[in-house]
Amino acid sequence: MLTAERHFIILQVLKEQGNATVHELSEATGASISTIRRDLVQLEELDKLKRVHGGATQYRTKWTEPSLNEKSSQNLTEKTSIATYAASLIEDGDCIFLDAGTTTQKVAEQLRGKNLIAVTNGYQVVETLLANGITTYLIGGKLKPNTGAMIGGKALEGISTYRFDKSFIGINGIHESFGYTTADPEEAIMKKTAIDLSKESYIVADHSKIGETAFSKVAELHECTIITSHFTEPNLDKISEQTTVEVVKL
Amino acid sequence: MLTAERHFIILQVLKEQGNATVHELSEATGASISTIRRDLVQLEELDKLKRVHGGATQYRTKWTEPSLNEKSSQNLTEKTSIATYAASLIEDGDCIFLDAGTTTQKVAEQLRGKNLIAVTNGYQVVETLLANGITTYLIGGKLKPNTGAMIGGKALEGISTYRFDKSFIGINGIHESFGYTTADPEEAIMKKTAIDLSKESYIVADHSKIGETAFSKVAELHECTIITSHFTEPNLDKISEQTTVEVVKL
DNA sequence: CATAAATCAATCATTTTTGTTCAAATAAAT
DNA sequence: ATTTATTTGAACAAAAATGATTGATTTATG
Repeated sequence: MLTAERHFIILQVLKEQGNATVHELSEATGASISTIRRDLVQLEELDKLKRVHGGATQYRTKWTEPSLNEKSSQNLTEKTSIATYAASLIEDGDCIFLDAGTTTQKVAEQLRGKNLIAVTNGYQVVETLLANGITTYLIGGKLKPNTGAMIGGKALEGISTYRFDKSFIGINGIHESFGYTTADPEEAIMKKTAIDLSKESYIVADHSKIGETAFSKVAELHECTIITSHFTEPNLDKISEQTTVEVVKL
Repeated sequence: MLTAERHFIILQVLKEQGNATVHELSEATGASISTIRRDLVQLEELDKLKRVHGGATQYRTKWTEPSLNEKSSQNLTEKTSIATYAASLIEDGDCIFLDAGTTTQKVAEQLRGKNLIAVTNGYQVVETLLANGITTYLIGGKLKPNTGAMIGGKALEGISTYRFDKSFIGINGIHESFGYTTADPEEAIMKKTAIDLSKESYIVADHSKIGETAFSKVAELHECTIITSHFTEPNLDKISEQTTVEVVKL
């Protein structure tokens, strides 16, 4: 195992959980406690993390901070599974839109080596895309501080100059009669626009979003294909009558 | 097996997985460890990869890990001084443009609590701006992978919809007869446009840039005010005949 | 506050990787 | 065919990284 690889894993774990014990990291990397400790010292030198008694935590900016929901590894594997399936849909030469959000960021992680053009309005997604060597376009506009998403008139104007083969949209609620909904009206408009500009649109959402509703309507169910997991959700039947639902295994 | 062929395979593997051990590469190419090692040395000379203990990694980690560069940089205090002075020029309610780059990022760090609107084409600068609670607009466009700067037609279009009170531009060369120059022609156009859109433009550059020239012309000396340090630079006299030069103390 | 448990920094022996040298193998030139 | 470069693989000592151990330090618990 390469040192750089270990460092990457450590930072990855930290990004996902927010903090980690030396033992956890030792197990995750297969390296000894001593080595992990040395790694943590090095990474702290580089301001990549903060060392605490027993392990390390990440310096978190507002939107990096994982919610309680995201911290559970159950949820994490679910998102990864969904993202892996979503990425498998992308073909060579595709021009795709990746919405801002943690699930779509997971999709970006799965794109390494693929030949495609990605457009995103999510500031965090950019980092992942570039790190994986993807040709990346960012939509301009006003930045929403807490989520790092581009919103507002400029952003709408910006996205309208593109056309997409496929778009991958994150969402807060999927409801049989209210359709797709999200919290912020400005973000809702962006999502809706992206869907309209795409040949095919996919909603990537973990099972907790099914049956929920949020403040702002984005689109009707039939406008997108849903990629999710857990088909035991009671409401999924009525939803799958209205649109295609791809259920991935965990 | 041809040498060029091996090099291609090595870079291919690196592109796919981001890093590789010497053993992996030996296996992938069929060549011996010694040969791989020699290959890696050569490829590193050409800036095609970064050699690490045990193997090699991609070279694009450069801007993903700015903390590494900044820490090792001797010009750190110089840049901070320059940035502090630059930030002091900004008044309440100003609308400013911050170029992509490490020095301008330092400027962003000095803006905490100020009441202003910031526009930037630098992806890394965004994080700093948001962390300091600044209303931030990002210009859209294609992302240049190694610097994280927005370039291209879309970016030009994007920046042209703004007007700035002050702009702060990073630069590679300041020369008495060649003016301001930078490496990438696309970035040069962006900088020039920003300058044209601003009431006042400031070049923020440490002393190492004075007397240097790079590939692409950005603007004439008189178009901007220079903020730098070390007025002992021999070429500074002739430069200061043509434009205002603010020399900050360290 | 005192004790026990856990974690830490420092050190050392071991393993792995590296740079270098040298001879064999291969390619190019006469 | 013979000589001359160039490349390759192997050998080996020096350097770096690793894992285990120890005593000191910190944190938790009664």
